[in-house]
Amino acid sequence: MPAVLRVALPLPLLTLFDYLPPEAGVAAAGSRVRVPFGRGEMLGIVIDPAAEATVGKGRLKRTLEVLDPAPLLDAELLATLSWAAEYWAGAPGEAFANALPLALREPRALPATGREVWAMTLQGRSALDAGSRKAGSAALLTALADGPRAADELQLALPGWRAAARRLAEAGLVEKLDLEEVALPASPAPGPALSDEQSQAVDVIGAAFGRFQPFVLDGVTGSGKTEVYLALIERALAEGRQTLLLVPEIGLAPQTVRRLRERLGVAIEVLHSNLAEGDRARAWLRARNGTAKVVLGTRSAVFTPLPKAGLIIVDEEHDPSYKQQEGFRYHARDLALVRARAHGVPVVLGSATPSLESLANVDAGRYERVALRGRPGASQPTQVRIVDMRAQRLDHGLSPTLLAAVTDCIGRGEQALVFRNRRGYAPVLLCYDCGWHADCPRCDRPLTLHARRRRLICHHCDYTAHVPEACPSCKSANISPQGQGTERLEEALTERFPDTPVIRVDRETTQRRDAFDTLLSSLRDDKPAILVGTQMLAKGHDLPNLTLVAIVGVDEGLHSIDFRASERLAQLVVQVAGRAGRARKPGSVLLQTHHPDHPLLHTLLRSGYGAVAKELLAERKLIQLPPYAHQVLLRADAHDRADVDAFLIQANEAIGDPGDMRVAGPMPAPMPLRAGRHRGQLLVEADTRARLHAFLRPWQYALAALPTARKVRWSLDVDPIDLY
DNA sequence: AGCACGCCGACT
DNA sequence: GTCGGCGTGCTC
Repeated sequence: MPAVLRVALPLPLLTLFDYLPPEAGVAAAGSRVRVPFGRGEMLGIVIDPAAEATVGKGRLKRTLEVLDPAPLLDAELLATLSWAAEYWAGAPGEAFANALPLALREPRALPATGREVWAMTLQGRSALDAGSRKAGSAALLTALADGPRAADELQLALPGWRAAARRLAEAGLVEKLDLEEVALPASPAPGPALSDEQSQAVDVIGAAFGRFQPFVLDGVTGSGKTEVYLALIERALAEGRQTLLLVPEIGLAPQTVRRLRERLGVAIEVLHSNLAEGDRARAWLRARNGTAKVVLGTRSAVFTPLPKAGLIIVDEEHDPSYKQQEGFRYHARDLALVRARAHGVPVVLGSATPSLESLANVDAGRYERVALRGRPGASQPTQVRIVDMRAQRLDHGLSPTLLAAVTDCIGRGEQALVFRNRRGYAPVLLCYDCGWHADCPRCDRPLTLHARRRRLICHHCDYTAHVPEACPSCKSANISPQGQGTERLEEALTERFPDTPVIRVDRETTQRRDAFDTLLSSLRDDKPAILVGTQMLAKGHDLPNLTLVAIVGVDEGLHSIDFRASERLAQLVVQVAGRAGRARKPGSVLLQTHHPDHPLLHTLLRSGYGAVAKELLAERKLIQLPPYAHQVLLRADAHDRADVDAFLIQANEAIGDPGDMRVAGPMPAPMPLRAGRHRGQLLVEADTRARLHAFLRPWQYALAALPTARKVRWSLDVDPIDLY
């Protein structure tokens, strides 16, 4: 049997493909190769450069070209990706494709990794000295006076600088360069002195440099986790080592990047979904060749090569956006752990509200907990009060107590935040005469009324309808919106507080790129204002003059069927409450609810998140749920309900005797109809990870072979975090 | 996934 | 008599 290249191709197939070695060039494990596939061509990653062919010689085709003489993926990434594909029951080729920036999945040689840098010419210097240029041009010349600066740094410091750069370049005053490493003009800005607690945290984690050790950095909001990260990154830099810093999707504000750049005095590579693909690829390659010392990014940045890894940090580690929810369903936090172990470096999981998974790992002695309890600079602890809605007359869902608190707050010249996790005007449009309500025909769920856009919109599938004049069922004109969304609260508050700006922050008002930042920076001048918004407001963003947080309508989370709803609710309340009183002024939080006696709220308010987490963990242990059990969820959807049912019944039969595993279903998904497709699922649970994984692959092959599998869309979700 | 091959209905 | 529907099988 001839030696062949075993190649992973970007297909949702569990198989790898064998190819004869190329006519020219030598491929190594981790190299990209161009290969014939079917009647076309594809780009693949060499997994094994000297494998024994598994198919007959007649079927083997020859590798067309080796694109990377030196491997693009190093041994660590290759091993980690193979492990990840196995763990999350993914197709190996898809796992590998996920790890590469899009631009590197094209059959082209690697782009140069230099950065776009702008420098001032001699004439530019004279022009600056002469003061002959004005406005934007003068600002750009001033910015370049101390030396060349990278384009992305200029973008942060001088938005709109490109127009000036073009003008000045034409006049020969500035020039564009391509540099491998950029010396930064300013020396790093010193940060505030660390508190005793912070420096202790830095010492404890710093002592683990050079070996694998997970830490849970459990720091209340405002305790200064970021300062601890910065001090640790400085240490890693001093040792010439790379740091990978992961943040949740929404946390990556330009504000964060600017702070890191100013403080660390090295180029920060930023990897996020809005980045142009070419830039993304270059940043990735700079990490691979070791010139990038600090890599900051969202979920997919966990695949960045780190040849000189020193430290990995996962900020807000409880955040669900770390789990990919389609295709290859990996969890970036868990992958960060695996990579830290492979590199023998510490990994820091930071959060004010750590996930129950991580806390269970602390209990089991696998992770070390480092707590930050103080709030440097905050004079008083935040006061939290429950407002019983049942006893009060509501004005558009807002209680007199809440309105009085807002009045006081803006009267003191401070800012208030009204949090409601529902966008739109009202979640239901109801006929008072016959009980009809507007439903999405494709999802069987109520449509949300968007008053300003005069539309009914489905938040699950974006189906849109006109608002009827009269009830379509009984012709009554007595139809009216039920419940409140952020749009309605904005309207009610604007009417009530006509002299105070009311700023709404939700997906609708932040669609434009940078809109979120613009809205928030309008609040940074500390004038009184009322902020109304959703989830988006729950994290990041210091607003020093924000002293009141009013949480409206989180009651849905108290009675959800999803066993994770309680954990989510507690995290959300703590995160939102943490927006209040971050600076010297004391903050207060109002929690408006119909269930003032709910045990979860009581524990949370009386004893804090830690106590809630402890209770929830005890509960999970008792009824054998994650993290004390391990789950895989088989989802299926199709146009016809019958196809889904038939497939899931066969899938269930394919399990055979589940032995000590538990099987729930087949059952309808919590949303049995979505965007016109019927959905069902089957949940398999085992007490140990090994047990689950021993079962998983054979089952997956069996599922793929089922005749009914072709009539449905199906997927396996290992360690699902959402059951819908 | 993408693409071929293959066997049954309404059309120039 | 053909164009095209999507069921089935394969891709090294």
